[in-house]
Amino acid sequence: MMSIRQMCDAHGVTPRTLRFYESKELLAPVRQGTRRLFTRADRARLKLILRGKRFGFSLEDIRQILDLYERDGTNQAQALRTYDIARARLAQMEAQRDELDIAIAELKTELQAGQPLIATLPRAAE
Amino acid sequence: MMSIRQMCDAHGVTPRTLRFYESKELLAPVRQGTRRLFTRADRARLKLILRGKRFGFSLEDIRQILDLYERDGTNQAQALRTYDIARARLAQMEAQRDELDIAIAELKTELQAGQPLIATLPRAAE
DNA sequence: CGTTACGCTGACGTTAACGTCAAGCACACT
DNA sequence: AGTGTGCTTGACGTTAACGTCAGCGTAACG
Repeated sequence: MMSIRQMCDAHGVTPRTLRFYESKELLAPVRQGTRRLFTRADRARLKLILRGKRFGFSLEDIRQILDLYERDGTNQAQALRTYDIARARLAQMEAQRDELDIAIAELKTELQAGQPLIATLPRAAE
Repeated sequence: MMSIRQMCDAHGVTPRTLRFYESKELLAPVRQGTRRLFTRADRARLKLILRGKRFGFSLEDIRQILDLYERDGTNQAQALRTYDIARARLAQMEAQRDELDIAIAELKTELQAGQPLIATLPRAAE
């Protein structure tokens, strides 16, 4: 059982973030009086949420996916839908990376073209 | 020379978007009286802007990059500054790509883990 | 028993990138 | 002259994901 402060330190987020996630029904910590207590189940959920964010999912997407997993893992239609959402997202990410690679190459070319000129200029102490 | 309407149709954006970009100094169409006229230079800039957006850059990022490409190299101090900005930008882009690669790898792993289960389920007509 | 520390709940503020009116020119027909 | 169409400039609205602040409760410490 963790306090909100411990939970924040453990995952690099702010209290506001955890309360916000709770208000969005992404988390549901238990209460000791008025205070929140986070269980290891909450920690697992938060890790999933943060990983989802790294994937570029919106919190709403993440909520739906978490709900789908919890409502019951045996619902086939839901499992399929979750799978498709993830596949679509993966395709998006790969397309984005490919474009980014192109942009990087272009910018590198640009920099190399300018490099000889730059090399003739004095530079401030490094 | 294109009207705003033609420009929008040609690039799949709304008039509001073009006016917004102008207000942010990303575009600078000429005026015929009060009306905007977009030249092929404007079209080139808009294409760069839209590509930048696909890369995930903010409009502010894009503005800086565009400025950097357009500024003539007569001012040495500015050329150096521009060069450094570009190098920093490149580093940013490479870092972003690396993160994206990691996220992609993780998501792929996740999908492959779920794949056997999914494979047993019937799928709607494709 | 007073103070410090931590936590709680509103509620308003913030940024990005536009959307959505409102009100008003300015030509082009008819 | 009247009608329509396209364009103009404000100015306020919207969504996501929190930040920030005020005001209050409570638990432990000295």
